[in-house]
Amino acid sequence: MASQALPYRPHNHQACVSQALADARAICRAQNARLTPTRERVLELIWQSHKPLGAYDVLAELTAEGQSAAPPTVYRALDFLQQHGLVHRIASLNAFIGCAHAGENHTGMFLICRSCGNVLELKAPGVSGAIEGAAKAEHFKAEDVTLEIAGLCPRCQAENRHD
Amino acid sequence: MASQALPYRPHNHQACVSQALADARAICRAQNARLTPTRERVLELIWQSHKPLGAYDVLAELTAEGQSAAPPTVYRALDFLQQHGLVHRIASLNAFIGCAHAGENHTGMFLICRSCGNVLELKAPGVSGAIEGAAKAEHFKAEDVTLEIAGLCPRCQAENRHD
DNA sequence: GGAAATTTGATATATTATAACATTTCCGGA
DNA sequence: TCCGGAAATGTTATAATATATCAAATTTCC
Repeated sequence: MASQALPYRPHNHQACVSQALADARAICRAQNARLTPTRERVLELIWQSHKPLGAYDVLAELTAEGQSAAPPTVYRALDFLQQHGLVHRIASLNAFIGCAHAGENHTGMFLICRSCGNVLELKAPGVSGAIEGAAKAEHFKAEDVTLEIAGLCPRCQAENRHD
Repeated sequence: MASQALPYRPHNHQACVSQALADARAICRAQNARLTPTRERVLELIWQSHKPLGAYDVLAELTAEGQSAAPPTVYRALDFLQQHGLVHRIASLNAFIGCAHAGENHTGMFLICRSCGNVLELKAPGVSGAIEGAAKAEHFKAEDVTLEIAGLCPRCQAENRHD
């Protein structure tokens, strides 16, 4: 049997978080970017699960922790994290998720389960190639690709099967 | 030279609109759906150009015409049109555009020019196939694909070249 | 140590979308 | 034809997402 992707099975999620934070620190150091406490905390909150988090969810967590925070606080941190390839925005959900391939040059492809809400980010070079080819055929210069697939993850398919 | 796609060159746009409306009437008749005056008018407004239109832009046009309209008026009409495959929502822009392949079973792929704002909808079966393959490899049941490419259309590339 | 650049704080407001409930219109069957 | 239910529309209010603006603090670097 093929191994299931991380979001779809129990795993030591704290390890995901630690890895993401370590990667973020390394990437910011390499890029001479300042991963300030708020930015780092927002990244950590985003990584609390494999489900995308809304900006106002992040805001609520920050204020619950006693930080004085307003919407711009969160959006600024998210902008920074996006610009450095540490989080992605899921346009179809108006929400944000930690980048699973930070530092690697890639076009994100997101599999979004409409039942459990988990999101898997794939690299899928074949898909990227096909997209670039199609754009090129129209003489279109592609700069940014939004590719989001909504559906059912393996786990939720299995559960629904014996309802 | 390859012929340019419609949105990128001058054309008799009224023909686009007429065709879209005629198609819509036929499709609704076939599906026993009611293309009411407001719904038809919203579709026509959406088709005024090949640039996506925001819901509140549509609303403004309706009120300018003297129609008593509120946000739900527009969103309901747009929901109806989406459900019958007559318009698409562009998630990355929070805006709506007329479907260029109404009635045909397809996964939309949108080329969005960040300079002129025009959008070209492609069918790109190769891309769809690659996406389905990638999803299948993860045992993911794909139901809805959002594929939006931002970049520069042929015309805007040419214009910017001799700035 | 101090000027410039970056980051943060704080308030206000813009933009996009939906909830809830009353009213009207449409359409098929008695 | 008219009536009853379904579908569509009107209306008001509000939720959810995102940005503008300007002041204050912090960091960087010479």
